[in-house]
Amino acid sequence: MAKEKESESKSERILNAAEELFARHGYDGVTMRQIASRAEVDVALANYHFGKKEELFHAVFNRRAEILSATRRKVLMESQKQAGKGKQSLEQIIEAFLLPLKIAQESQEPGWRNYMALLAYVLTSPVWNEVLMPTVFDKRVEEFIDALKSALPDAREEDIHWCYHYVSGALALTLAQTGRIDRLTGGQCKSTDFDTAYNLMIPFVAAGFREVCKPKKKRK
Amino acid sequence: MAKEKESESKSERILNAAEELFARHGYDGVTMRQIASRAEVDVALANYHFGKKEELFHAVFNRRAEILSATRRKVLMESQKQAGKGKQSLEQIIEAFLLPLKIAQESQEPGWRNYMALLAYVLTSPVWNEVLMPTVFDKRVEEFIDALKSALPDAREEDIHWCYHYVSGALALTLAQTGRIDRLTGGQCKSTDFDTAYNLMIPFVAAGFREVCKPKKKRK
DNA sequence: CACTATATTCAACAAGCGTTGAATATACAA
DNA sequence: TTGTATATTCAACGCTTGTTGAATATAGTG
Repeated sequence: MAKEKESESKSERILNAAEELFARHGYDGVTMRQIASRAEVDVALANYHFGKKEELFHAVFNRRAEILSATRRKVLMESQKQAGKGKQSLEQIIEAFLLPLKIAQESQEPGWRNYMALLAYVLTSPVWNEVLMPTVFDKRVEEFIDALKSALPDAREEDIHWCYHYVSGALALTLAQTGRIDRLTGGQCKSTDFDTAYNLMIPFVAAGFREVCKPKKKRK
Repeated sequence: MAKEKESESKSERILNAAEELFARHGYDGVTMRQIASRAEVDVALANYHFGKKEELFHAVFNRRAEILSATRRKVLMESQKQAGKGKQSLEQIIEAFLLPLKIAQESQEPGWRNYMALLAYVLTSPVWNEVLMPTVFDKRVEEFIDALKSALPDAREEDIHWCYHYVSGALALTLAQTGRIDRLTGGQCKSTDFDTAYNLMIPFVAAGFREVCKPKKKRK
């Protein structure tokens, strides 16, 4: 047993164990000893490599955040190039934003699955959202909002932001993999089925954007 | 000072303090001593009234869950009556589902605001969702899914469930009041502005439902 | 008043927490 | 080999945690 564990360095094992546990139980629901135990490592080693518990949490979050952010940037750029002079379609922009779902679906690594749930935790936490989201993700969000403005030139800026907020929420609950949709449908739909979640979410939110951001008659 | 505190019983103060703290920091991020301190009450009193910490958490969650669930049932029923023989509109059904936003907006009580964030926490937590959501809320959800089926008779059941999932996510992030939309818009949009969140969300998700659930040509 | 049930306080328990400094093992260069 | 930096273990620290049982206060009843 523990074949795969051998192929990873101990510090990687710590990050992976922490990722899995933080994703499920949140920052305060996990102890350093639980992390060390799951990583099959001494308790003091996590402190040695990453410093305090909070710094370990940052390290876990940032590790894949930077990968994700860089990929998002690349995908949006390519989509813009591909569209050439013509406007990008709403669907193309949204596809790029929903990239986390595609990454989690295509990579078989359970690490990415765990990270998706961790991302959902940070997104929905009043405490951690403020601390962790701005540093890495805010620039990408601005780029996406700009792309949306170009695709919806007549829209009010606030409407776009609120729609973006709804998309972000739908995405977050999907990433969280709470298993609720499985329970409600008796297993017919699966929380882990990012593929379907992705394919249906694109037309859903595209239609929402078009409805809310369409030119209005009057608004008092 | 502490004028209002006097008008509440100590056990109410404990529930309110726990509600506020659990909503912001999660179950594990709050200690019994913090709750007691905020409620201006002895540490042992919370145990005396509510039992173990986990039982206190359940008490906090269930207190308003039952009110909310009952109101939801009533609103949906009335909306069905009002529609009479004709089908309910999608918008009417969604309005009823988004009731938590209206309650939080109309009641000035900060307690309801805190509870909204607690609800978001439970909705997005893989651990608590399974424990707390089924007992009170599942029956209401089934009723709503049924209403949606009537309004969208040609839709595939799975599509409806996935769309419901997106709505649930958008709602959850709104309830969470993370302050992210405030930061992204420089204060132009406000997390606490449930009124706008509600008014824009209805057309947004109604359009999404119609798009995803419209009769398809073919699907391989 | 006395009696009783409920409410509240107090002090303390054992267990678990994050973190650290010193001791030891390992890897690699000279 | 010896020397040195890095990696890992060990034992322990002071502190906080949830919870409890006994002591005390309060309220209501006869």
